[in-house]
Amino acid sequence: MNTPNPFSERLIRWQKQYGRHHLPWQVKNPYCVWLSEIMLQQTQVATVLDYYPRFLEKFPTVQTLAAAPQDEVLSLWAGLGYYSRARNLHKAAQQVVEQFGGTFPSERKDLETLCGVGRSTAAAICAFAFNRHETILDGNVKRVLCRVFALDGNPQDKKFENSLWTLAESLLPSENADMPAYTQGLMDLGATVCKRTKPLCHQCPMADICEAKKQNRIAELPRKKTAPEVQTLPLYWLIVRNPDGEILLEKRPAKGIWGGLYCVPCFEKLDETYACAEKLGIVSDDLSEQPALTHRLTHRLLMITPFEAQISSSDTLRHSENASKDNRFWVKPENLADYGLPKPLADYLKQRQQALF
DNA sequence: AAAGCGGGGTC
DNA sequence: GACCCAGCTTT
Repeated sequence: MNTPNPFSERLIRWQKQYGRHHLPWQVKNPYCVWLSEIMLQQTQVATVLDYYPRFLEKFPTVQTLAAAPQDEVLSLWAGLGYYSRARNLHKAAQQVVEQFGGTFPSERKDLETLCGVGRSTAAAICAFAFNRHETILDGNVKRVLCRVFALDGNPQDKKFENSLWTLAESLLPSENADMPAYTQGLMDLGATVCKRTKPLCHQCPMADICEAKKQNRIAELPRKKTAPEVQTLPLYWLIVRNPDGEILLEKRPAKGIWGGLYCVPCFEKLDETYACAEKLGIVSDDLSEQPALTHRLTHRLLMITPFEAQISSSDTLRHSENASKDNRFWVKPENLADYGLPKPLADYLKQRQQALF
């Protein structure tokens, strides 16, 4: 193809014929586009398909989301990970209502002032909802560009990243009306054809202009990131029941692992765990240590040891006062679903349901 | 520039 | 087990 921009011409044509057209967030409503883009940050499409409809049903507009309590937002986000996304989403909804009169702005720079919206997400909203001339640059796009143009820079290098932005901008189609299909095409090509492993080059619209293919370097591009060292972090859970069969929960601090979610009392050190139990009237002999479980995050390997205990009825009142002083409270097992719990805790409680409740 | 932040899929 | 995914924020 001898057009000035064979890349965008091919991509748009390919997307219209072979791309994805029935994803639930392929709509013009900027609220829907924004919500999907936030959910899709570092999260695969198949996972988001589970969460997106539930979320949209509960919060159909930016106004309903802005007016909701944070706990309800986090509860619908539980299990999706990267919980700062949910906190930022909630804040951003309030920003849209308070600073933009409840209407999403269409300028990329305005969108970037919203919490949790960086350049790529802002560009995606611009392109899909407003046909604006802005480029995304996510993992899919980086992979496609590194291969088609045989770029072997270090993906973690800021200067290389900047050059990818510039290249991506230079490839945009000239017609604004083409922006949605073009942007979707970037994502679709990376997700379904130019895959990380075993790319389907025989189906690729770029096959005959792809430099990596020409140089037989598909497998080595893009360059791998250096893996972060994963440290092991011991954690101890105190799973305490009172005579009513309720379980003790607390809200986690806003920052850090599982920020803003609800959890059983959780400690990094054993003596802190015993000290907390003691305040609740539980001596160490009455703590039932359970087999440890591991849970892997990107940067940590959690080794979690659950301790289960029962509070005697004679002491319940006094120890409940102690609990509420520490911002802890009792929850009936059937109401646990109302709280955003870390995935491993939700899994553990489900598995121990019969023994505990 | 580097670190922090989950959970799941794939091979 | 290694690597990555429709990245952003904080330090």
